[in-house]
Amino acid sequence: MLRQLRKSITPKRDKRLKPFPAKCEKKALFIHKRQREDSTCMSKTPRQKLTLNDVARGCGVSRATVSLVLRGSPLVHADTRAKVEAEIRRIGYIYNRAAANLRSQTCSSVGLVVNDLSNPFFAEFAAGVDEALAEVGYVTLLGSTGESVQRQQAVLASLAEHAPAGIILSPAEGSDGAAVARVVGAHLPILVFNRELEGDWDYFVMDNLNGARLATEHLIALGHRRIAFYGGHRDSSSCRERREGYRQALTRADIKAEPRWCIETAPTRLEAARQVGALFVRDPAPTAAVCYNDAVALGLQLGLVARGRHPGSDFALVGFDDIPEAALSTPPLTTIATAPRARGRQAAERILQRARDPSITVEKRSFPVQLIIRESSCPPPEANGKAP
Amino acid sequence: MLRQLRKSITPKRDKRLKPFPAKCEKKALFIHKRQREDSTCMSKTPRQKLTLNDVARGCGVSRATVSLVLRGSPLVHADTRAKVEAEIRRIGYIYNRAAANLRSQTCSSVGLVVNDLSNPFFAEFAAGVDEALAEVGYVTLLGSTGESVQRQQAVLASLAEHAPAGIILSPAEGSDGAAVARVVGAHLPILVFNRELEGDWDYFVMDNLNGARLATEHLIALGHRRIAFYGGHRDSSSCRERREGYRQALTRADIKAEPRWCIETAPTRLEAARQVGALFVRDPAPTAAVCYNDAVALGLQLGLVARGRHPGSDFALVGFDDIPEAALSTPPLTTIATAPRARGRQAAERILQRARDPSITVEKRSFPVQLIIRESSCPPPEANGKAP
DNA sequence: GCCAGTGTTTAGATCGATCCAATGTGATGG
DNA sequence: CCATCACATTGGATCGATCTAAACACTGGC
Repeated sequence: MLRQLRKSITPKRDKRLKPFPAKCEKKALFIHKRQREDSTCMSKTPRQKLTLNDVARGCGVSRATVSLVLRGSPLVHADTRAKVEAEIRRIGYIYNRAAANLRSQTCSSVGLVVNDLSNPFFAEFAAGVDEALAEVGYVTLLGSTGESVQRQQAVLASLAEHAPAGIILSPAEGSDGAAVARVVGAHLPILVFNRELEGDWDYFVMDNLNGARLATEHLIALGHRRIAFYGGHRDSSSCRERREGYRQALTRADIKAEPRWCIETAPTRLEAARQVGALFVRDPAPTAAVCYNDAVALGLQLGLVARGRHPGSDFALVGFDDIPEAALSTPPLTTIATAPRARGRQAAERILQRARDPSITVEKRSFPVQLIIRESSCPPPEANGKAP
Repeated sequence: MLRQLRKSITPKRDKRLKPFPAKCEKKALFIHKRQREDSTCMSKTPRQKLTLNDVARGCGVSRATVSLVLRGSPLVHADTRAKVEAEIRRIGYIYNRAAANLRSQTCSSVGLVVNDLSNPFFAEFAAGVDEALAEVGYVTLLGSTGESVQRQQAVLASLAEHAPAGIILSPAEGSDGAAVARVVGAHLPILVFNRELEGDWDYFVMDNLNGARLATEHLIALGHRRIAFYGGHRDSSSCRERREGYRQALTRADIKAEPRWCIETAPTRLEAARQVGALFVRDPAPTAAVCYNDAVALGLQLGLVARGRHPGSDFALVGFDDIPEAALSTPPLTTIATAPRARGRQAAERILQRARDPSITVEKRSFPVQLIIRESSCPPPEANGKAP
C-alpha cells in the first residue's frame, strides 16, 4: 500500500527539468494522451501522428510490407500494393523520413550556409542549390552567418546535428578552417564556396583574377590610363584576387599602378558612395574604376552623381557579379557576370557526389566569368585623356 | 554444410532493389564495413559515426547519463559531467538530433516555402525567418516553387516528411488550399504569407489595400488627376487588393477611374518595360501611375526613358515593397515599405507559438505599411496638369 | 510425397537518441 | 537499526522507420 502511494507520487515530484528548452511540456502531455488513446482503442480521428504501423493494422498486413510499398519495391504483389496505397490515402499517412534515415543510415538534406540572403548574389546561389537538391528529393537546410564567425560556428553546429549529406559553406570573413572542421565533425563533407578556407575540402570559386583582368583590359582598350580599383575589404580573399587581376592587366599594358587609387571600403553601396572623395583628393584623378563588385559600383555611381559628375560619360566604371539591378541602373553597368545560380546547381551536385563517394579527390574549381559590356564603361573624355 | 553455403550466398543474391533511389548502394557497403569493425574491436579512428554509446563506453558511464549531460540536466554530478564532456570533445562526438527528435516527439525545424529567392522581397523575408529560427535553435528547411503549383505540392510533401514544427508558405498563384492540406497532413501547422489561401490557417499579409490607397492619395495630393494602375496579374490576391486601394482613393477624391488605365502585366521588370505603350494609346494620357510593385515600377521607368519621357519630372510613379534598388534607381523611387525581414521574424515566431499550442485561434494579420517619398513622385507638369 | 525454386510476406533486431521506473548511496533522524 | 529522503545513475522499453533472415504458399519435376 505504501509502495503504491510512492508510485503515484513520484511522477509528480518530477522536477520538470529546465534543460529541455520548452518543447518538453507539450511533449509530455502528448505522450500521455497517446497512451490513453491506445489503451482505450479509440478510433484515430483526433490529433495524432499516424505511423506505418497504423497503415499496416488498417489493411491487415505487416509493417515490413507497408515499408516495401512505400519504397516502390517490386517484391510486393500488385493487389497488396493497391490495398496499402488506398489505406495510406484514406487515413492521410505522412512518411517520417527522419526515422527512415536513422535506420537506413542515409540522409536526405544538405546544409547551405551563406553570409546573408539579402545579397542577391547569394540569393541566386541559394536558389540554384535548392533547385538542384529538390530535383533529387533532398531538402536544403538554410543557415546564415551575417558575416559573423561566431554565428557561423553556431549555425554549422546546428546543421551538423541534423546529419546532412554535406554542407555548402560560403565562409564568413576571418573563418578558421580548423574550427569549422571541429564543429562539424571529421566525416561531414564540406564544399567551400566563394572564399578561401584552410582545409582539405572541395572549393568552388569565381575566377576573380581573370574577371578583374578582363574588366581592366576593357577599360584600357577604351583608352583609359588612370584606372582605380575601388572598394572591398583588403583582407577578403576575393578582393585580393580581383585586385591582383587588375594589377596584372595594368602591368601588361605598361601602366604603373598608383597605390592611392586602390581604395578600400566595406562592400556595400552606402560605404562606397561615402568614400568617393578619396578618388579625387589629388590631381591627376583617375578617369575610370574597376569596382570590387556591383554593389560598390552602384554606390560609386551615386557618389559621382552627388559630386556633379556623370558616370558613363565623364567617368567609366565596371562592376563585378552582374546582379539584376546592374542592367537597370543609370547608366546600365558594365560588369562581370558570374552566373551564381548555375554555380549553386553545380555545388549541390558536387556535394551529393561526394556524399555518395567520400573517397573522390577534392576539387578546386575556378569558374570562368564573362564581361558584360553596357553603358557605364565609356571612353575617357578627350580633355582628360590626353592632358597630364 | 549446404546450409552454410546458402547462407553465404543469399546476401549476394539480393536483387539490389532499385526502389531505393541511389543512396542505398553506399549504405549497404557502409553497414558492412561497420559490422566488420565492431567485430574486430578496432579503435574507432576510421570513417565511422560516433554515437552516444561510444561516449558512454569511453568514459565508463551509461547512455542515459551521457544523454543527461548533453541536455544540461542538473541531475548529474559536476565531476561526471566534466568527465563526459571531456570525452565528447576528445572523440569529436556529434549529436544526432533526428534520433533525439524521434524519441522525444519534438521537432527542431520549420519549413519555408517561397516562390523564388531571387525576388529580393522573399529573400529578405527568408532572411528574417531564418534569423528568428536560428536564435531559438531551429533550422530552416527551404523550398521554392518557382510559381508552379505542381512543384509546390512536391516541395510541401518533401518538407512535411521531415516533420517540421510547421510550414511558412507563400503560396504559388492558383494554389488550392485543400490540396495543400492533403499533402502536408492534417496536423501540421501552416502559416500563409502574402497571398490568400483557402483554409483555416494563420495568415499574414501586407496591408495592400491601405498601401495602394496611401500611394494614390500621395499622387492626388501632388495634383495628379489622371492616375494609372500599372502592372500585376489580375487574379493574384495581392494585386486585387492593391487595385482596390487605388480605386478607393480615387473615389474619395471624386476622380473617375478610367478602366483603360488599369494595365495588366507579369510582375517583372521586363514585362513592365514592354507594356509602357499601353499607357499612351489615347489622349489624354495619365500623368502618374501607381505600380503593382517595385519591379514593375522600375520596368516602367525604363520603358518611359526609352520613349523619351522623364520619370520623376514629366511622369510620376510610386512602387510597392521598397526593395533595395528602389532607393538607387534614377530617379529614386517613391514606394510603399513593407519591411519583409521583420515580417519574416514575426512569421517564424508565430509558427513556433502555434507548434507549442495548436489550439490557439488562427490569426489573420494585415501589417501596416509605410509611404516612402523619394523623387519619382513629382507634381504633374503644368501644361498637362491644367489643359484638357 | 519430397525437393527445389520462385514469389510474397513477415517477425524481430536495429538505427541513436530519450523516457521511465527502479536502484544504489549516503546522510539524517527517530 | 530501520525508515526516509535527496542525489546520482542506470537498464530496458521506446520513437517510426528499415533490414535481415526466415517462413509461407505455390508450382513443377522426379
